[in-house]
Amino acid sequence: MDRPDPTNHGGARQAPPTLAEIGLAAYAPYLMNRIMGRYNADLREDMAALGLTTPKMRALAVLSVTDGPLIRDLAVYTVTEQSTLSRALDQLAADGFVQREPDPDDSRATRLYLTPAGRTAFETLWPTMLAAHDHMFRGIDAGERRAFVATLQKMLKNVRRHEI
Amino acid sequence: MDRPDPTNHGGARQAPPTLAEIGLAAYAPYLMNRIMGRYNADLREDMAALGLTTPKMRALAVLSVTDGPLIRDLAVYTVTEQSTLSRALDQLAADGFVQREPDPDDSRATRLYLTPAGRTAFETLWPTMLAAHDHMFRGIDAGERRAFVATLQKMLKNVRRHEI
DNA sequence: AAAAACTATGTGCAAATGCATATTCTTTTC
DNA sequence: GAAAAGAATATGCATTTGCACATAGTTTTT
Repeated sequence: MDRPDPTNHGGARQAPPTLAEIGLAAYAPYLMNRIMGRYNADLREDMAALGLTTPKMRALAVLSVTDGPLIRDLAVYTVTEQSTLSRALDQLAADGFVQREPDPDDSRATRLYLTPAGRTAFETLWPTMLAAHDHMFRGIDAGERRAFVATLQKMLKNVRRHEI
Repeated sequence: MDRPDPTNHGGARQAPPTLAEIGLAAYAPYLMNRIMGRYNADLREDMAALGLTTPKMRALAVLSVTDGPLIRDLAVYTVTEQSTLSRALDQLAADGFVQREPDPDDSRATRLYLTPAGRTAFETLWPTMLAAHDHMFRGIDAGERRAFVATLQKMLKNVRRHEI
């Protein structure tokens, strides 16, 4: 049947919908915030045990799969203010989890590397991250998961300003 | 063909996957963080113009569609620490955007109501929120949007601890 | 090749945040 | 029905955050 699609606001409809018309429970940003809130809460205790904040944890995660990024790029990947990341990196370096290396071609720039201790810290946390991930996808079959991730990838392409 | 599904970790596979095996760009929490980071950045300027922080904006949004919730429930909806929300509400009340009313049946509890000024503030912000929403879904057709939101709803049901 | 514009990172400072706990009330237990 | 346990909200305090700007270096312009 032709039920109105609450996520399509670009059609022939005249007035834009209100949040009440869409409904909080059908508004994707609301749902994504709620879900990510739980994901973060699931990690909190283990992060605290390692002395990690969210930006520090994200930096370790990205560095575990990306070698030697610039701080600016790491800020994009981790969705962290550059100034906040700068201080998070101070702490991670003090903890011996990361190492800052001056970029050989641009003396303003700094590249970042995980130390073995940093990799160990991330590997300590990873099972918890994976468990939180699996928890959110419980009961959702492989096809639906794949479609969901594919949509997320399109969405990131839509919104990102950087080519990374 | 039978390509391994990087989002399914519950099958016959022995070792749990690493983040490198899944790939950052296929790890849903990473994608969701990146996308929500842009959504929030899109709202930032308009929020600042109204003197709103993220918790204050979320409180207005939820109150615009939910009448008289308890503070504790509003904290769940807005994914905000109760203490943070308490102070956000102080500010919203000082701005004349919300009103705290003692619950008639439980004198510990407080119910919250949007004032007309608060509704106006939210309605000022809403077009920006809707534009950011539409931006992330650009080029994604109605069916895919519906499927995506349906998956999000299942995920929220999976992770939420409260019946709201 | 000097000036201007831009880029990468760090820092001062006020504000926001989160944890632990206080306070006040309600519900359960014995 | 008194005591204990639990719940709703607020607050003290240390930490984190974000904005604005400083600093140092690079690229573009003329």
